[in-house]
Amino acid sequence: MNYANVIIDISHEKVDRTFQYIIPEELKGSIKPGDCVNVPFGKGNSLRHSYVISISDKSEIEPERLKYIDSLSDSFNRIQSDYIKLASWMKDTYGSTMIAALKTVLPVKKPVKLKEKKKIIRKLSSEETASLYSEAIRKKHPAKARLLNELVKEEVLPYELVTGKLNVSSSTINSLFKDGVISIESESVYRNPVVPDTERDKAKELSDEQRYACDTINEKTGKYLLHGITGSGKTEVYLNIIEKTIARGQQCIMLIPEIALTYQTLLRFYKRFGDRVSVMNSTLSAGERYDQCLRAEKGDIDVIIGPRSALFVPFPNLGMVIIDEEHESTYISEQNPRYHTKETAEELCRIKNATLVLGSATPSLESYYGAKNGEYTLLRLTRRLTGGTLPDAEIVDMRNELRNGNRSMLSRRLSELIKDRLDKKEQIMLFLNKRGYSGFLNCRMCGHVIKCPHCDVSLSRHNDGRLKCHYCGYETGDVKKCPKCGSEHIRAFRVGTQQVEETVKKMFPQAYVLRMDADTTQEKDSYEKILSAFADNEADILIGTQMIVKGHDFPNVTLVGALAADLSLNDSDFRTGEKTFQLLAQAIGRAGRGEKTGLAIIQTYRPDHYSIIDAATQDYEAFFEEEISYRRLCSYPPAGCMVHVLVTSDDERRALGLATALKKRADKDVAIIGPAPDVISKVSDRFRYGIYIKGRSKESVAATRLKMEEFLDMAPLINENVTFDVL
DNA sequence: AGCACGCCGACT
DNA sequence: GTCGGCGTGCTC
Repeated sequence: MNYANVIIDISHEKVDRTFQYIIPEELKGSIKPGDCVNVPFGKGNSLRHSYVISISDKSEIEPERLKYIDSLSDSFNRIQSDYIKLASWMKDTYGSTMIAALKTVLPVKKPVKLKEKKKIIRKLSSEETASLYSEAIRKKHPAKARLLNELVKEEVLPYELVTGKLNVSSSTINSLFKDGVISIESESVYRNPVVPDTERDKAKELSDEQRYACDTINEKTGKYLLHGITGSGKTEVYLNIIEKTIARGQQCIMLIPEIALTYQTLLRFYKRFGDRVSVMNSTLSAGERYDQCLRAEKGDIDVIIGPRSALFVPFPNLGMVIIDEEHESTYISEQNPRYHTKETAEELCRIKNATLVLGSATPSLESYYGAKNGEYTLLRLTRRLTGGTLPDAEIVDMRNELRNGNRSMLSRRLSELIKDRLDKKEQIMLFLNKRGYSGFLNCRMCGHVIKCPHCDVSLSRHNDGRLKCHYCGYETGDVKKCPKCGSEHIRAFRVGTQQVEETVKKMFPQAYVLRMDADTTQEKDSYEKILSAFADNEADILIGTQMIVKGHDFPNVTLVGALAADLSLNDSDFRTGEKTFQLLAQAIGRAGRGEKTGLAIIQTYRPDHYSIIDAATQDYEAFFEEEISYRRLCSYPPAGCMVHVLVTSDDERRALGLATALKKRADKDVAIIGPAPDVISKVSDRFRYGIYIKGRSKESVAATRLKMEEFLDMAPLINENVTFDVL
């Protein structure tokens, strides 16, 4: 361990890579990733701040060219240093490269230009500049001329425009500066995000349960799981504990799934904290995100609300991270490194000695398991604030419907209730437990399904009549004839929200129906528009997929129907029971949020499955016990640890071959499942084979993964690609 | 970013 | 020829 890889002062794209330095004898052993060191850099060997990214014992270039680290610098930007430590942890945990980890953790270093927005200001009159311009032309000084020409027209030019678009180098600018033609000024300008001008809310009176939860969390830093049923007032608890954290002079990160990041939610925070709170969301431009980070770093804000990436907003004195709806799968990153927000937040809180609060009505098995093991302090909110009880839920066995000759998607019981609610002018939500992709094309004669020629997925027909592949973007015109048997009986197979909509409209022509799915929410804001239209009683029935059961409150909804409740049970992964339970519990929770009691109807072909029964009775505890014993039996997480290894290649034999070779690298204390073709066996002409590493402990699985990675470093790969996914 | 190197037109 | 601006490329 003689060498340190460092990044010179996080700023410029051209030096945005690691440089290697020799660790001097007296610093050996005391230098770790995340440390700040001073190093001699460039021709002049001027000392520069830099961050240690990693330590290694072999030099990457000729050792003669290496310089020595000058010294440790302890006072330098500790904020970023903490995030480099976090990146280093992510690299080890999720097996990404350090650079990829750094990029996620220091999300916006690109528009550094905005930091100190430098401007070039003309000191002379327009006429004088014009004459200097002609002189520059005469002297054949094109760079100077380009700049002067612009300066004749504009008195002030942004620095990056000059160095970028006009391609004028700093030496040219400097000489003009020395001649007194221009001055260079930098001002820090950043836009404030939209903070609505609303009255401030005062803290609400807390219920006993809320009071207890707040007091416990406020008492000492730690890890908490807030298990609160829908409508039990988790947000009020968040507001309270954030307030207390701010009062201690610390800042908070509030994570919310992107889909729940609605104006309605934000308003509650604005009303409480005014302009001390800010939002991060995906619609912000890179510059705006950067501004948010800068404001956080400078101490201009105390709370940031946003999706998972908001976890990396660099606060000077972070006191608390809250993860709302912690069970949501969107908290797992889809890009490399595929980090789990919860685990990463845990590590960040450990580094920063901050409190972590997870909140959910249906906690993930992992978190609840952690709470049972004493890793988390469990806090419960068991009562609805409106006083109303949880809605009743009835399970309808759809097999009976079929036996009784009802082939419709709606059971007789549900139809009756819909009619009743329509008469009472109450609202209804119909939830279809299935992604709403408009149908794939299917031949009625031979059963052939039209698939993407490059991927192992069916093409779906869009409203414009074109067939598209959701994986690679392949597009083709409509197919009229079956390519296999030539039959013209080819139809779009629709088991989606559209079909439900048609059925409902036919049965209840008097009802006003809204549909929300991937098709109807294509344009921006349509999502909010549909929901607020429904909230304003502009429709009687809202039909949709998962998206309708998250977040929004509809006080006038007294009936929720869950159609095809068990569809998600058929997925081929070990979390389907958990997903189904969570979705149903959420859907049921949508009913009766106002004064009127709600009722939920669960239609299913598997009325005896515990996920469905326990969701109907809203019995989380019972569900947890059943599910955890199943996970224990099979050593699935959280009872065991599992990593999915995906091998892709454009040559199927090589993909399988590499997967098999990887399997042989496994330690004895882990089990390997596979290799087998992935659920989607081909995407963009690349074949996909997967294996699972399953073990009792994280360490044993990580050890095997490391062996596989070492093997891959050595293996002569052609264009095979391997990704590791911690499940 | 900053610095050196090498190119090319301008001028003694 | 030489002087000096200007683009280019490199920095462990």
